[in-house]
Amino acid sequence: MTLTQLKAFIAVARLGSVKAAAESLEVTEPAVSGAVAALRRELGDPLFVRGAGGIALTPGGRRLAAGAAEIVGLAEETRQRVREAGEGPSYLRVASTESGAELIVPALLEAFTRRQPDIDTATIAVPPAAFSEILIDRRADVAIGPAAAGESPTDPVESIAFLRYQLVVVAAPQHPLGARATVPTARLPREHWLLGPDGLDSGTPSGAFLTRHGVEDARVSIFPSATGALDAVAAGEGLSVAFLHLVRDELRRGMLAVVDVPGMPVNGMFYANALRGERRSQTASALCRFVTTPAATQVLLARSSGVPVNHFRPTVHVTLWS
Amino acid sequence: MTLTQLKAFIAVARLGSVKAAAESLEVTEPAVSGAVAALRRELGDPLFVRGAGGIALTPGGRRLAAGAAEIVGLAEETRQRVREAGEGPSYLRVASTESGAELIVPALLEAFTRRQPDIDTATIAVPPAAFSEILIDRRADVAIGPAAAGESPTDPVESIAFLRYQLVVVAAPQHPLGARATVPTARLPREHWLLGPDGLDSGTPSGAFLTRHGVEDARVSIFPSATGALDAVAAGEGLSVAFLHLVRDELRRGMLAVVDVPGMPVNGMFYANALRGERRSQTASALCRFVTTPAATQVLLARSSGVPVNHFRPTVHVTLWS
DNA sequence: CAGCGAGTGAAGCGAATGCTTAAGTATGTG
DNA sequence: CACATACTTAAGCATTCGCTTCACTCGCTG
Repeated sequence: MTLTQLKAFIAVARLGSVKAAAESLEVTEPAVSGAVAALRRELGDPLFVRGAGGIALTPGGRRLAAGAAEIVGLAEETRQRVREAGEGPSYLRVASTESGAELIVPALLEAFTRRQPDIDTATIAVPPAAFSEILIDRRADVAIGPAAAGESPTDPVESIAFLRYQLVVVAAPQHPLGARATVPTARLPREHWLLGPDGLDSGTPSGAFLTRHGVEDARVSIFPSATGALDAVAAGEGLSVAFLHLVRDELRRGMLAVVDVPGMPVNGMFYANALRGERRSQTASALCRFVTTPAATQVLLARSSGVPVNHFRPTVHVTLWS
Repeated sequence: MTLTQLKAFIAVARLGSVKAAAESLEVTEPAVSGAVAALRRELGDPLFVRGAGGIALTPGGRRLAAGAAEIVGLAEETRQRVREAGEGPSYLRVASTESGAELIVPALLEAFTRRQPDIDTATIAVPPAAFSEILIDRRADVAIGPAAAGESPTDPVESIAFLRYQLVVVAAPQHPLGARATVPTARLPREHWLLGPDGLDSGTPSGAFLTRHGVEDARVSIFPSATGALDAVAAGEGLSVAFLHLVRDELRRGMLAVVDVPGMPVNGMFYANALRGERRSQTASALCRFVTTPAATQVLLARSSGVPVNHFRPTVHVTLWS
């Protein structure tokens, strides 16, 4: 499987014929045909069959077309980006959990880039279990969320604590549990839980809490964003788990109420995870220094609001491979 | 630039030495050294320099490491997925806008997969301008949002209308504009707008509205989700643009109010875009048939709620290359 | 300074890749 | 059926890839 072979296949899938693909690539038809034949051999799939009015991709062919377009595009983009390194602004990639990327990272990076305007940023969302891997592979410079470093000082990853949080169970005030004095933990698995995309990941604070109490998948609804889940909680549809400082506003306005559960609130820490010493990039070091400053803490304790258009970078969700 | 070269570079970046990389790849050191040298030549960047305690990546090297890990992982995953095609459930990739992926697609796919449990789905977010390209490249089977097909019947893409929407400007009831009889359009560019990630993309209904009225970037705050933006609007921080049927609940509960603007509400249509005829996949056809059924309409008109854990697939944000 | 570990360079080789031209083999159309 | 079109196969060739072994250059350490 070579990039040239993939390019040939993309052209065929796109243009619907070997002839047209050969023309667009400025080679002869056998060159294209051969490249596709090699892929067919390697993958053990016919990839496409000739039919009336062009070709029809097999299921395998469709998957390959999607993957190939991605791979070739990424290769091209990477080439470009490496060539452009050095010129222009430096680059900082921040990994976080789904909820971190939604609730914490935008405000943090907004404040950071306001002080360091020559830094370009990107956010990627991954499960916390992948923090170490993604840092070691240099797919991100810093990972914001639970600690990823082990005890040993030889661990290539270092975790810097920068924000204490309190985790609480919330419900609408009119919810049956919203008013009760104390809710026995045995009752939790029977409730309906409304969570953001990573709500059940046991690496996240909320996921750890829910698995600890034996809440099953069937009792959970997943929303496209943590904010959306809290909206539904406010509408009385169920319970959720939230960071206390991020729902202060809703509590004050009476849209949400804290449910009193034994053992709650759970105290925890957010960490900035990065490689150690030499291996840490300049921009990563700058962010690691920034997160512990009072300015950063202040921004993070305030409810995260919108960021200016030019500072906004969409979150990229990264697939992980073993 | 070959996949083998990238693998060699990844190993070096990851393990911190050529020797260790060579061992882990089970080849000799010169093999690794040569592969890296080839990349260095091609990209014109030293990629890494030897320093105390291992190597230090250059900025270019860091970008390459990130891209390479992505590329190699994707290649591996694609190989796997093609081989597995045919076995297991068939696969449906739905593209949509950022806001479509948040507000419409989850409910739609939830209802769809409930009827067709043997279909596995994925959602990807792209600007509407890329719908055609992404369908033609087979990176998605169906694109939900504005129409992507041109007039000509030879256009490979076909657009199927399935839901009428009304676009309205919303504010908090206590907002200065929340109560006013009619707001002159000349005033709109001076307001503060709170939008979701794709709020300013002129291909989306809301973006088109805002550019038409000359709202500038500086007056816009971007939130990580459309829901988050509406929450901030409800808190009185500014105005937003919303689909009427999706904010019915908030209007009824008095958390939002429709701002009366000349020319509003704007009527529009959601479309399911897919390739024509032979080139459309089985699963795409099934979804295209489903969207126009009353069952689908009913689901879409209701406020989108959470989906069961096993039906949830995180949105993938796709980068586009020319 | 000898010696060691780590990395690079050079020479060489087999096996691919990637391309060509030329000669098939389907698959339809008049 | 003749014929054109689209695609595949086969044969051949230059190039590159990917690897090895051997020799060399660093930088460090005792």
